[in-house]
Amino acid sequence: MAGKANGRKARNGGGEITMSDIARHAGVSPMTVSRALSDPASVSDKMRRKVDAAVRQFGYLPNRIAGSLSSKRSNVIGLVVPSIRNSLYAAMIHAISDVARANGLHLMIANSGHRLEDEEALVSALLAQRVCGLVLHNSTHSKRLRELLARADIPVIETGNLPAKPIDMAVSYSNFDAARAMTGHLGRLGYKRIGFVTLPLRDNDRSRERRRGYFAALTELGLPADPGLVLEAPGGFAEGADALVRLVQTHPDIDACFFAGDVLAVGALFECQRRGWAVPGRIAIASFDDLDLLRHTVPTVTTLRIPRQDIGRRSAELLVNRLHGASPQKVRIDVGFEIVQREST
Amino acid sequence: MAGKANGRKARNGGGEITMSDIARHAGVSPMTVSRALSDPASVSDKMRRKVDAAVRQFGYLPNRIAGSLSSKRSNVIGLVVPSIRNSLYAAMIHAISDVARANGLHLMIANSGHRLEDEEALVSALLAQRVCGLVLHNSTHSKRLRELLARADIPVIETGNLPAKPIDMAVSYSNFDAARAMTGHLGRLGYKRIGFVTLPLRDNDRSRERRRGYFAALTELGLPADPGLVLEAPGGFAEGADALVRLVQTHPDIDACFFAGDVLAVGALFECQRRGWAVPGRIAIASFDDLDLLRHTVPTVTTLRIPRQDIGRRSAELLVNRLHGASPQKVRIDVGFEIVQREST
DNA sequence: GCGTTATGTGGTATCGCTACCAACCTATAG
DNA sequence: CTATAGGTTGGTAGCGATACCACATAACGC
Repeated sequence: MAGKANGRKARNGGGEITMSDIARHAGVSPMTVSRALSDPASVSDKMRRKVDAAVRQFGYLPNRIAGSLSSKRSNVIGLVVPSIRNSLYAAMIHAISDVARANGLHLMIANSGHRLEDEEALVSALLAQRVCGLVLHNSTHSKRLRELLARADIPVIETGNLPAKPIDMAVSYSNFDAARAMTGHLGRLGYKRIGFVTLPLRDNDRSRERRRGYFAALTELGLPADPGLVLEAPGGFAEGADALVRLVQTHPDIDACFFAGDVLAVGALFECQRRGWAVPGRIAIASFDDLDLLRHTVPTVTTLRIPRQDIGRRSAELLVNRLHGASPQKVRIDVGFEIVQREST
Repeated sequence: MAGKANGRKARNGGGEITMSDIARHAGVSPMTVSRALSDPASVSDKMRRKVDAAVRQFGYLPNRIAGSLSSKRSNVIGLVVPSIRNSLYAAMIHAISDVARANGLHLMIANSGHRLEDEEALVSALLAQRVCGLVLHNSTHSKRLRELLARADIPVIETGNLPAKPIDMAVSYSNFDAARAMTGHLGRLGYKRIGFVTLPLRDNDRSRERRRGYFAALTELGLPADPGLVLEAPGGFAEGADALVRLVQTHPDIDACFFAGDVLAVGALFECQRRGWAVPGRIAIASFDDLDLLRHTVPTVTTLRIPRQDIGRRSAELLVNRLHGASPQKVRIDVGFEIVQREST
């Protein structure tokens, strides 16, 4: 690592190769170099060849920071997810990443760790980086955050839920409808005492919507809503196992359990295997989100398929359209969900 | 979304709020605003209060693109992983993200999709964005890529393997040693016919190192190296199941199988459950990488624990140190690994 | 009292690129 | 042969911040 740039001294002397350098060596003006690189069709073949040769010779990489400042377009989109680690978000990020890359955009990813107060700070930081679009998973936002976004005047997509009043655009599914549909499905399969294990409810509209959907379905099924059948658990295999055991012990007549998180459901399933409880003979298990894993366990697990990749892809496509000049109209796309009936229910 | 910035016209008129605007309204010079924001201790209380008030009043967010151009520091680190979707990388990214955030750095993540030729393009793009540091998972690089990185003169960390000749710094473990240790472990447990299922070998030094480790251990154990006992499979539950079945059918005397990818191992385990093959009675199963899942399956699965989070954390810390001025010396950190003996072997 | 060091503040000159306008060249029509 | 249009090219003036220097003021020693 030679010649570290350490201050103004090095700026003029050993500074980076600039467009002017390339221009000088190619015998053209800097503007021609700029055009040859960003819109090759706008310069003549002769010029383009000269520029390309010089670019290759010096291994020139244009400075996009300068380009962004000048053009007021950063070509970076920001992403705030509750947890990079969760494979559900990973599937969405992957899809966004693919579409972004195909359109010459870069991704800046930030992790809110499910903390609402951090989201605001992260969005501020991304806006300071002048991202040209933003994807937020959360859809409960502080007032200040909404103001920030309004002032920033960039396209924003919410993906975690279908908010009643989206900030700008939303691509998601209804957590309420999904949980209601699955609970209803269990009821129609004949289960009478259906437990529900929810992920933490604090600062999490998705969790709350799912619980609301569960209760709505019970009412529709004409089943009593027993608060004792509802447990809150942080995500995790052990927590799912633990929740199931507690429900079975406190409510021996429980015949089905709906887990609002896939990992919880799998943890519970393994616990049943360990204890020799037949699934679905002793208790049926249903899950939320179609982890690949659920298709391979023994028994396979009934679940809700949420098209996470579609959410990512369509979000990115909407952003790209806007950046290409589409008129800024509120869009609210419901990607829907699907009940996948398998052996566990 | 009112007043979209559309070209030079809007630049002067309805343009963004700048430091000069804040300075004017606070009755100080732009430089004082700059200092009040980036190094509050360097200005007097009186000035800082005036600046803070104006900043709050206008909801001013400094333009970091301009800041980066001027200071030649982008405060963005680039990350190239084979797959965002894979939870192993996710754990590493998460750790990097945490350390980065604590140090005011942002993350730009790119997905190489295990394609070597894409890695070069992605690194170029990140360098054009003038990232101030780079983390690469892959450690087989094209000649042109190495040249690019040398010219860029920024800290680079490789995390996928411990290369003999790192570009700059490496934080990883030895895939060879790990695979060798696990194979040796199986041998010492008394298994005689040990199969090996590898992930794709093409363009993947990690996979090749693991296979090398497997063969080395067989030699040390005095067991014959039967190429028929080695299968290559793309990652996936079904692929793991399939590989196991094929090995058992072609080599009925096989008594253990080592999977170089965790998902493969779990797929195989489920297949055994389905077919009623006792694990480890009929066949023992060992895995690579300590997915949380492996601690909860029935039976639990013997595996190699690779400290993915540590890799991320230490990589980020090394980058941060360098950016804070640490001398650029080659560092090669071996985070090691650990054999986790469980019920499946 | 005056020189000397701290400390805080402002002015100026970039950073490397792109938008815009003006100038130029080559065709084609009249 | 001149006028007009179309297509390329170059010059200039920023984009919004920071580094560096210069300067003013306050604090200190002898």
